[in-house]
Amino acid sequence: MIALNDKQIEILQVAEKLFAEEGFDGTSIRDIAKKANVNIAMISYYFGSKEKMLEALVLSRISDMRLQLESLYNENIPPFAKVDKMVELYITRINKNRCIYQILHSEFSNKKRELNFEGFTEMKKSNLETFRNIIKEGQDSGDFQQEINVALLPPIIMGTYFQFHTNKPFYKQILNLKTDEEYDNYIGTELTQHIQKTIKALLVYAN
Amino acid sequence: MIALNDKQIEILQVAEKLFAEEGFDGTSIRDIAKKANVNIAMISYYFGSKEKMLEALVLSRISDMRLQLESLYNENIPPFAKVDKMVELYITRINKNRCIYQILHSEFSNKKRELNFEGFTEMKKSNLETFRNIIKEGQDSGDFQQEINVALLPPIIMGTYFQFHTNKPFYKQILNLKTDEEYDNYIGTELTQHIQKTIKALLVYAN
Amino acid sequence: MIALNDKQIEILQVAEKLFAEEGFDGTSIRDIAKKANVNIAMISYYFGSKEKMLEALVLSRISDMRLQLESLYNENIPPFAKVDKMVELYITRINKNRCIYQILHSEFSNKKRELNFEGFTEMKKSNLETFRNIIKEGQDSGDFQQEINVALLPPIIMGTYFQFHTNKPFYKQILNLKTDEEYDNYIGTELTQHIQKTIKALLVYAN
Amino acid sequence: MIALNDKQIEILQVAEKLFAEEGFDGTSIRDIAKKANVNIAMISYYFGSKEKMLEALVLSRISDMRLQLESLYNENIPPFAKVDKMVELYITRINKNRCIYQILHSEFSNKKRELNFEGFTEMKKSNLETFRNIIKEGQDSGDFQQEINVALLPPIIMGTYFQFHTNKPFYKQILNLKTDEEYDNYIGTELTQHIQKTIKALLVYAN
DNA sequence: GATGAATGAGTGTTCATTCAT
DNA sequence: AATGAATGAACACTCATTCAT
Repeated sequence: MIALNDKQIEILQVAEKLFAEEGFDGTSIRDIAKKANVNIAMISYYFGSKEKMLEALVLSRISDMRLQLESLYNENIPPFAKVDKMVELYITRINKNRCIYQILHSEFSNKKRELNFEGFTEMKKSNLETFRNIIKEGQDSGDFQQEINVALLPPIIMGTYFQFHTNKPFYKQILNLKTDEEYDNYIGTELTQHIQKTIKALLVYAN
Repeated sequence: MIALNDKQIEILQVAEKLFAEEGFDGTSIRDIAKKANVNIAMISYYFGSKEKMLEALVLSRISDMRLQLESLYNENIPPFAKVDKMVELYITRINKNRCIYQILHSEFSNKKRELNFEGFTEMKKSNLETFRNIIKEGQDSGDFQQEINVALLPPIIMGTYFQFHTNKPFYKQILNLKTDEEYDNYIGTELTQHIQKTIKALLVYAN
Repeated sequence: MIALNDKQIEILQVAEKLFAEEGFDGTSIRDIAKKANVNIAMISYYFGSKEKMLEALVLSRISDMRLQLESLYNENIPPFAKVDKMVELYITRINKNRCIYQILHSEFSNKKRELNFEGFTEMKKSNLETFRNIIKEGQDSGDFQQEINVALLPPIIMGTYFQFHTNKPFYKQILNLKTDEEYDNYIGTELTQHIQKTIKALLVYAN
Repeated sequence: MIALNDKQIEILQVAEKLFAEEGFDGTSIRDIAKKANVNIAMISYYFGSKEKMLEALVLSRISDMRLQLESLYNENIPPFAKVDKMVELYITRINKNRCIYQILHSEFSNKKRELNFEGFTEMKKSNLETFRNIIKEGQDSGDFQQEINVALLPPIIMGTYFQFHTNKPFYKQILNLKTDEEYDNYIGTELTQHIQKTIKALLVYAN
C-alpha cells in the first residue's frame, strides 16, 4: 500500500462518510471534492478514478477493522468471560467502523461490483480461526457443548447488530430512545448484552 | 393503493430485480424500460418519477412480505415447535422476497432516503406483537425463561440470514458449496436449523 | 441507411463544415450543437456518439461523391475528349465535396481511426473499373499507348488538386489570385486544364 | 532558432510520430511526456505551450525537408535524366519526412491553425525557382516544350505520392502488396517511375 | 533548471424528466 | 392513453497549463 498524504486522507474521510450515507452511485466526485475542499480533478489525479478511490478507501480501512482477537485469545480468563469480551470487541469495532461496513454491505453485497481483496477474505478467515480457538478452549474445559458451527457465529453477532441498526428509526421508537446518544448507549449496553447472551446460550445449548 | 395494470406490474418486477442487483442509483430508467419493453417515458408517466416508482414498488411488496404469524400463533403445537416453525417462516419469507429486502436494506438504511411508510412500521409492530404472544405461550407453559427481550429476537433471525447472505462468496468457499443450488439448500437446512437453535437456546438460557 | 430527418441533416451539415475546418478532435459536440441550434444531448440521441456521427456523415456523403463515370463512358465522343471530361468530372466533384474529402483525408489517412466502409472501397474500385474501360477505348482506337497503369491515374488527378489546395495561400500568392473567387476560378480553368494535359500527355507518352 | 538539448530533441521526435499518427488534437502532452520519459510540465517548460511545441517541431524539420535541388541543378547530365533524378529526390525526401509532411498536411491545410513561417514559403519558392531553372535547361536544349506551368509540377509529384499513400490500404489490396516492405518498395520503384514518366510526358506534350 | 502538485475549463456521454402530439 | 423527441443538468474524467519548491 502506498502512503497517503494529508489531502488524500481527508478525501477518503469525506468519501467514506458520503458513500455510507448516499451510496457509491449516489455520491458524485463533485460532492466529495467540494466537501474536502479540493479540486474535482484531484480525485482522478490522486486515485485514478472514482472506482479506484473506493478500492483505496476500503483497502486503507481494512487494517483498521482487523479485530484484536489474538491478544484476547491469549488472555487468561474464563471461557464465558472471554466470549463476552469477544462479542463486545466485535460490536465496538463494527460500531466504530460503521461507515466502511455500511459501504462494504451496500456496494459489495449483491451488486456487480466485486470485492475480491484477498486481504478482506483473509482477515475474515483469520478472525474465524481465532474465534474457533477461543470456542475450543471452552469446549475443552467442558463449559461449552461440542456441536458448534463456529463459522455461523459471526453472522449472529454482526447480523443482529446491523439488523438493529438498519431499523434504527423503528427501534428508537419502540424502545423509546429519544436521542442518538441514548441510541448509541443502548447499543453499548442492552444490545451488546443481548448478543452476548445469545452466543453464550447457543454455546451451552443441548438440543 | 391504486390498482396496477399489467404493464405497471411488469415494470415493477423488472425494477425490483435491477434495484436489488445494481442499487437504485445504479439502475437507470432506461435499463428498466428496455428490459420491460416499454417506452422510457412510461416510468414517469405511470409512477410520476423514478423515486415514486421505488415507493410504489416497496408499497406493493409490503403486503407480500407480511408474515402469516397469526395463523401460526393459533396452531396447537408445543412452544418449541412453534418457534421452529416461526423461524422457518421468517427465513422462507425473507428468502423469497430477497430482492425487496435487499432494496429496503440498501436504499433505506443509512441513506437520506426515508422509509416512513406507516404500513411498514405497522407491519413490523404487528409481527412483533404476535411474536410476543407466541413467546408468552412458552413462558406461561414454563418452557421458556422469563427474561426475554422479544424486540431483539427478529434482528437475530433476519440479521444472521442477511449477514450470511451478504458474505455469500465467503461462505460458499469455506463451506465448500459449489453451486447456487447447494448454497440455497444450505440456507433451507443448516442455516435455518442454526438460527432455530440459536433462538431456542436463548429462550431457555438462564444467566 | 436510415432516413435522416431535417435536424439530423442540419447537424451533419454543420459537423461536416467544422470537422473539415477544425478536425474531428478539434471540434466539440458543443460547437456543433450550438451552431446547429440543437441541444448537446441530441447528438448522442440521434447518432449514438460523436464517432458514430462521423460515420453517419461519411456514409451519407459517399453516395453524393459517387462519380457519374458510367454515363460518361457511354457517351459517343473521341477518347481525348472523354478523358478531358472525366478529369473535369473528378475535379468538379471533389471541389464540390471538398469538406468531406478533407475529412476523409485528415481523419482516415494515418490515424488510428479506420475507414473500412466497404462502400467506400467498392466505390473506388467501381470508378477505377470504368476508368479502365474508358482508357481501353482509347487504346483500342490507337489513340493511347498500351503501357498504362490506370490504377495510378486517379492519384495524379486528385493528388494534384489536393496538393494545390493544401497550399492555397502559397498559390494565391505566387499566382497573384487576390480573392477566393479568383482562386476557385483558377481551379476550374487553369488547374483543370493542367491536369487534363498531364493525363493526356501520359496516355500518349512512349518512353 | 534556439539550439535544442537532447531532451528537447527526444520530445520532438516523439511528438512528431504521435502528431502524425493521432493528429495534434488527438495527441495529449501526457502521451508525449510518457513516451519521451519526461515530466508533463517539461513540455510547457521547454516550449512554452503545446502549440509552440508544434511550431518548434515544424521549424526544426523544415531545414531537413529542404531539397538539395541546387546541387542537382549543377550536375552535368541530360535534361530528362535530371528531371528523373529530381522527381526521385522529391519522393525520397517526402517519404523520409513522411511524418512531418503528414502533420503539415493535416494541421495546416484547412484548419484555423496558420502556417506562416516565412521560411516554409521561402523554401517552396526557392525550390520552385531551381525547378524552373532545370526545366529551362531542357527547354533551351529543345528537349522540352515551351508551354509549361512549372508552378503546377510539384503538386503532381507530391500530390500523386500523397494520394497514393493516403489510400495505402486500398492500394495494398488492389496491387497485391502483402507487407509494408513490399509497399515501400513499390513506392521506390513503380510509383516513382510512374511519376517520373508523368512529368516527362507533360514536358514533351504538345497539345 | 526541473518537477510533482494542483487547477479550472473542457471533454463526450448519460441522466430523469417533460413536451407535443 | 401513450410515446418519440427533446431538454438541461449532471456525470466521471482529461486537458493544457501554472505554481511553489
